[in-house]
Amino acid sequence: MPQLVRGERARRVLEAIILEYIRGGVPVGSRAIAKRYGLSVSPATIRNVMADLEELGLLYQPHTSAGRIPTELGLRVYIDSILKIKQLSNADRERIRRSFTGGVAQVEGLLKETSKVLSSFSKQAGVVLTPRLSLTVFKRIEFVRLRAKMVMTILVSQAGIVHNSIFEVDADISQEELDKYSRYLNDLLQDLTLHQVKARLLDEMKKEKVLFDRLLTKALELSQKALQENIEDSEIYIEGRTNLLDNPEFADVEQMRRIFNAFEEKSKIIDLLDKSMSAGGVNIFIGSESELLDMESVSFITSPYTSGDEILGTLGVIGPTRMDYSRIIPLVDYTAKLLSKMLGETL
Amino acid sequence: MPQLVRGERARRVLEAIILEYIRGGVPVGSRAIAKRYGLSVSPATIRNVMADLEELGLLYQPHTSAGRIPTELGLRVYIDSILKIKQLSNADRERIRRSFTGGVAQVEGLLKETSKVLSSFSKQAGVVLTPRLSLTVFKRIEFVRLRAKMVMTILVSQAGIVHNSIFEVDADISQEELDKYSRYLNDLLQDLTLHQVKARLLDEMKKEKVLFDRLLTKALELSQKALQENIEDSEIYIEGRTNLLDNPEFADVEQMRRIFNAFEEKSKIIDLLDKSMSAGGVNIFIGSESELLDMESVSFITSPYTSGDEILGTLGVIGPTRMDYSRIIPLVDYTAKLLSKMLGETL
DNA sequence: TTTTAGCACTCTTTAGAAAGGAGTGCTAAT
DNA sequence: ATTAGCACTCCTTTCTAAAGAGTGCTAAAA
Repeated sequence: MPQLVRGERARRVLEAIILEYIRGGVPVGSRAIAKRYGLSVSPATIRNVMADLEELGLLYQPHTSAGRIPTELGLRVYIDSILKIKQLSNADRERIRRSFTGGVAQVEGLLKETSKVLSSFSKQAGVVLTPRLSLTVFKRIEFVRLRAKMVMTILVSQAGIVHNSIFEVDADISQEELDKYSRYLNDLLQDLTLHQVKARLLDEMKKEKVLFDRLLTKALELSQKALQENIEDSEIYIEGRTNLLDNPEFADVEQMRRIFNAFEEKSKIIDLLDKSMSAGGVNIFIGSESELLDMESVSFITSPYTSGDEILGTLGVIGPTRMDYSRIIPLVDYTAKLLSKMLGETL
Repeated sequence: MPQLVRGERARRVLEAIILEYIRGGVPVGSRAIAKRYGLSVSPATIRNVMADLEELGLLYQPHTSAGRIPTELGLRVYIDSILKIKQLSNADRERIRRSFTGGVAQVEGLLKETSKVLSSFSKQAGVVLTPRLSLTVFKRIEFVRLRAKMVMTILVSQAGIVHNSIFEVDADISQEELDKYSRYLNDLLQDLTLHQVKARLLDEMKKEKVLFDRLLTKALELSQKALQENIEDSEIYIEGRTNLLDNPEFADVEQMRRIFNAFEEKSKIIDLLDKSMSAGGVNIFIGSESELLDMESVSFITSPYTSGDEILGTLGVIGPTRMDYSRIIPLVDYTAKLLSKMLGETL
């Protein structure tokens, strides 16, 4: 929509209002714009421009004698066709890199830390969607006999993600026998994605030689069970929730409750992050665009992260619609790349 | 302190005030007590008793013309020597039991679900402290070669708790060799607590035969590393945070922010739960008793849970000091026992 | 034709005053 | 020892008035 806002001046005014609004969080008036931004026109002129912008649906006036605040559409236009996204400075990158303490020796811990980094640099809430197991590459399976008839299955993926589940089985199985199962399966399933693994197991079970081999049947059954369990599910790590409390627009308790409820339910946020996983690069959802009903005034800035070639999950920042996009977009972008690198190399 | 409150009537009045305060959350006056509780005395008499109780430090008057609210000491006396804790009814137990969906096949998931159950039945926040690894009994160790020089260690405890960590090693080690390590270690360490495992490894490394066996040395080193990592740490699962928002005393944003900050930091809450782990049975921390500074007006009701003979962790409810102790104490007690049973039997 | 100064007008925010209410403490009578 | 009665205190609510911010419009200036 490059032509939606005609005229250089209109664009400058829109930008000025948004910047000012992001800074202060209160409706901004014509005087402030005329004074603080070098437009060298009078407030009256600004007011005329503002009236035009309001007619276009880009600005909104809480009441007759108030200044303007940008609408969601206004922010969208600003982000799409006015804001030019700068790269993060080297100093900033360095600081982000260093804020990973590096002592983390688990994928889970690394993701949690990433979420913390996002929140502390954005001063908003950071969020990381954990990899969906089904997308990861199979590395290893182990069975452990916990006690009579209770067996634990442990799945390890290429990227170092571990998943375990516990089952009751009909008849007791010795640890020695379980070890045989896992040796057989580890050979069979090498280098497949878990998605493919699932299919492979089904195929395998149909084969004749398997039908007559109790051992193999048992092994396949067990691993099937393990895979049925939530390999399609993801978790999210949300850090820095309380940062949101510092935003004046959430001072009112009712607003707050809604947001924190969404944080507790998680499923809606997971869906949103999930959706933005396939679309590459940085995604921005402004207010009601996220379709998390009753969550207008909240924006998401997200980006997928990868390990090697596979897209694993999404990370991002959750904040008020009036957050500092120009700072946070590059932050999210860089953090996603950094995490991808760490997952690919270090782990 | 059974004699602190002399006289049956004084005790009855204290109880009435506390019950009324728990219900309404506002200071309670003499009239309300005289009317609603069958004390068959006039408000004036009640007022005299109230004045006495205030002198004892059990009640407190926000301002001259307000009713009384109980002090922390008042609540303490009530809980210790007035409240008689009823068992949960069979119907309630049944409902709690049934609210575990049962589909959970992981310890982690079970604990999280327990936290949810606690929160939903108490209408406050539920919390579960995860087992400290060092207290659990060793069951199995596995090594997985993720890629050149990167090795993952997986520890499994008797109760079904899994812990993994990833290391870089000096020289590449083949999976076959790693398997040898784990076979050796699994034999060596059977049935020790991880605490003992640590000591055992040190002992073992000093033995002569080990010194000259590169394989064993390597194995011991690796497992050492795995054990150094946070086996003393715990996590907590807090669910139902937003329930706290419904309590009128937290309506003010500043209060709220403090509590949610504590939820984010976690360390203080972990310390508190940790402390109450050793003391058996239900523990109650009223307001500043918890020594979580700046958290007056918040109470904790906790109880340890076990698996077999070992105490694993603590669970509990976090709510305002004026929560319904008579309902929540038995709830926490029963839930702890139920979880212990599930951890001992089902898993 | 575009820009600007001027001004009346609208609506919100803040402060203060007044009224109402809840609950007490005390005194004197039961 | 208990209770009715009453003056008193302090909070809460409501109302009004004043102040302030910012607009839209008109008419003059560029």
